[in-house]
Amino acid sequence: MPPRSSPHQPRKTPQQQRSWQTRQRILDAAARVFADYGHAAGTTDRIAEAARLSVGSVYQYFPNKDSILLTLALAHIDESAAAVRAALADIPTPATLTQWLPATVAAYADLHTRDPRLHRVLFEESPRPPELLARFRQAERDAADAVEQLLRQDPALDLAEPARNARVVVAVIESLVHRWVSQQPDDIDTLTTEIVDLLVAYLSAAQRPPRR
Amino acid sequence: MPPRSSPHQPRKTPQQQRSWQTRQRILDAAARVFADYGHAAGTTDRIAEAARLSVGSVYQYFPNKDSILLTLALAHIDESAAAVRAALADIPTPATLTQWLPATVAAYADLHTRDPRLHRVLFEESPRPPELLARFRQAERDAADAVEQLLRQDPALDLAEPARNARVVVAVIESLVHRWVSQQPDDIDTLTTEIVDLLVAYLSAAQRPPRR
DNA sequence: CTATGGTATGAGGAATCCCTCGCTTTCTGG
DNA sequence: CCAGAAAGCGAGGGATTCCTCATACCATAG
Repeated sequence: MPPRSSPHQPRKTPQQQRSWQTRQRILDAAARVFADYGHAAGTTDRIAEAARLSVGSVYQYFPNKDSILLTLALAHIDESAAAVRAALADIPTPATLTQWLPATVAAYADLHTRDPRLHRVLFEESPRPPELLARFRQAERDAADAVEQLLRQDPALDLAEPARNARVVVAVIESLVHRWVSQQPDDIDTLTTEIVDLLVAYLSAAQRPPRR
Repeated sequence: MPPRSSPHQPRKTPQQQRSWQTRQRILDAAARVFADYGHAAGTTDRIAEAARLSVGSVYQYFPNKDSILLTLALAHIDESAAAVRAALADIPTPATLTQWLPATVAAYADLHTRDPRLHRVLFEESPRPPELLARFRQAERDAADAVEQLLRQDPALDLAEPARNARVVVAVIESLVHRWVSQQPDDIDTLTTEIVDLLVAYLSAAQRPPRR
């Protein structure tokens, strides 16, 4: 397994629309193959076969194997952000903790439940190029900013350091959902409840000293 | 990379004590190599070279590459448990939350700070055989049991479901430390403080309704 | 219909990798 | 010092993998 050519850049820019479909076929096939075989055994040959194409065709759309992984991973990050945004869109503003927190956690958890094996391959087993890590952190910063806004909007909350608290909230949701994905002990509702309880307690305790 | 012989069982039982040292040399070398090159590029040839041995010798002590990984991973789990036990040993019983919680978190986090790259290779990048997962869960159950005892001992706490709370505590420590290991944003003290704050708030809120 | 260029093919080159096995060196007990 | 056993050696077999490239198909514009 020698050459490993230039980084992420489609080898061919689509001209006919057949091309766009083919690209999608490859990505869908790759997702299935990686989920089933893992990073190492997720061969480009196998991907081509699953997409009913020849290897050569695959390499007309992606410069190398890693770029397929990267594309898949970036797409997942975007989907996550979109899913959470969609969940929040259904909630009236200003929202209270008990409104938006369960909805957000549930949406995020649900998204990660779909294909845990693929998720593990994309974000744990495979090498994570700087570009992916950067996008990941950016997504987290965005999430933290959004959470901070929600925290500030809540009239029942009076936090001394909403920015820091928001980062903790995001970190907790993120890492507990991931942990749950890689080893499902309980059902998803239990998980959601536990995360919500944890964060509600945390945020309540983090308030400015009230009266007294 | 074809054959992948039988599972984890030393090919040769040590007779001379030179042998014991060699085995250690291999494990030490493997740890360095895996940390530096990752799972895929962490070649058995490279491990042999780092241990100043020939591949043949390596295969006299381990039946295959994966068994080296497994040995390293199991050792790490044992070390973790031992480190936490050691940290708790320094604390008088019965201990209050603010005594044992920071010490435990700090000990656990410290252990994982040593070699984050190796840790990632062992527990994320590499395939995790059922045996490893089983031991991992067992270690977590043990930890949860220990935490439950501590929670029950604390005179200031009166929890309705100490067992469940203990599992949450372990899960939070576990996953937040791991998250931190794979992307160090802040320093370790900040992390420890935040986890402790989080859990203290959680446990306070989880108490039986006190007086009123 | 034909020319142009986008799209698809798949055998095979080059690079590794895991592990074996016949052999040598080193140790130990008598 | 010697014989047998333990420990160590390392070239190479067999298996895979990633990716290229010369070739062929096919869609559309003119």
